[in-house]
Amino acid sequence: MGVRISQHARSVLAVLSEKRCHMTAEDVLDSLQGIGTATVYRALDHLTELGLVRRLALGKKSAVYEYIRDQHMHFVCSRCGMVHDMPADVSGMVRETAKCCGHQVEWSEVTAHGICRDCQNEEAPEEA
Amino acid sequence: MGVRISQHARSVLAVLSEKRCHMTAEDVLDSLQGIGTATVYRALDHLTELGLVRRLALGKKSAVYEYIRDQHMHFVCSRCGMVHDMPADVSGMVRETAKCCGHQVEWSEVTAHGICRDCQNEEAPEEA
DNA sequence: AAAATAATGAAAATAATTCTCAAAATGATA
DNA sequence: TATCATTTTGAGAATTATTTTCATTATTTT
Repeated sequence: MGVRISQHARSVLAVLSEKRCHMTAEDVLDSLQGIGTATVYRALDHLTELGLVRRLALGKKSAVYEYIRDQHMHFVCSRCGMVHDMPADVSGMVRETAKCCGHQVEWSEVTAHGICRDCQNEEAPEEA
Repeated sequence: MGVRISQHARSVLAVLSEKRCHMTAEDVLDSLQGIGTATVYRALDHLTELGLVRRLALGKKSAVYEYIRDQHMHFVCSRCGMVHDMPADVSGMVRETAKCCGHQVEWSEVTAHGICRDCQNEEAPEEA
């Protein structure tokens, strides 16, 4: 049988997959013409349930979604708000820790907050 | 001079500190009588800025706050929604990874999602 | 005590997300 | 293909969490 994914949901998936970045529902909506708000939210929900997309809680007002590719952590700049990916995989370590507590991990997310490289450079433009 | 913390903000801090758990603004509101909604939000903001409290993004609709104590990660059950603390400190590792990317970490959070111990036990009540 | 400053609460305003429901699209059946 | 059933859609209403406004009250300073 397999799972059915509607045309619009496929478009949403395509956008997330192509842009290779973190997008809010609104970002997706802006990238697709002629598709309703509710449909985008429904598609994102559906894709998340299917495990094709991940809904991240990065501490922003709105949720952000990303196409599931490799494992990485996120860095959110407290100054400019940019989100950067950082290559590193702690999922094994997290899974182990959880196992010790008796919990079974499906997926995990690591988010670091601080000042990103660009903002640091702006702070100290050039030294004397 | 020092920093000024209002009476109400101190009450909010006390609740978070005493309950030793993750609370939404509404939870805090319910724990304190005769204090307005806006005041609680303002207190939580203020305490967060002062670094006494942390605003966590656990993927729930509302933000949750916790009194900053030791370093630990969070486990959010996808079934019952309970949040469990797990002792483990990956902050050094996260800081190093970020440094390699040029970013400066202020704090980091690790959240695991899956089925918690209690829900697993409910699934398999007792074996034959 | 008078003046200046900061904190408060009630209610309105915002913003993100979800819900409702009738219409359109799709798929299955005869 | 015509018919019936199921799913998906979008417009807008409804919800929910959070923020803002603003007049009042409390606190500190002078």
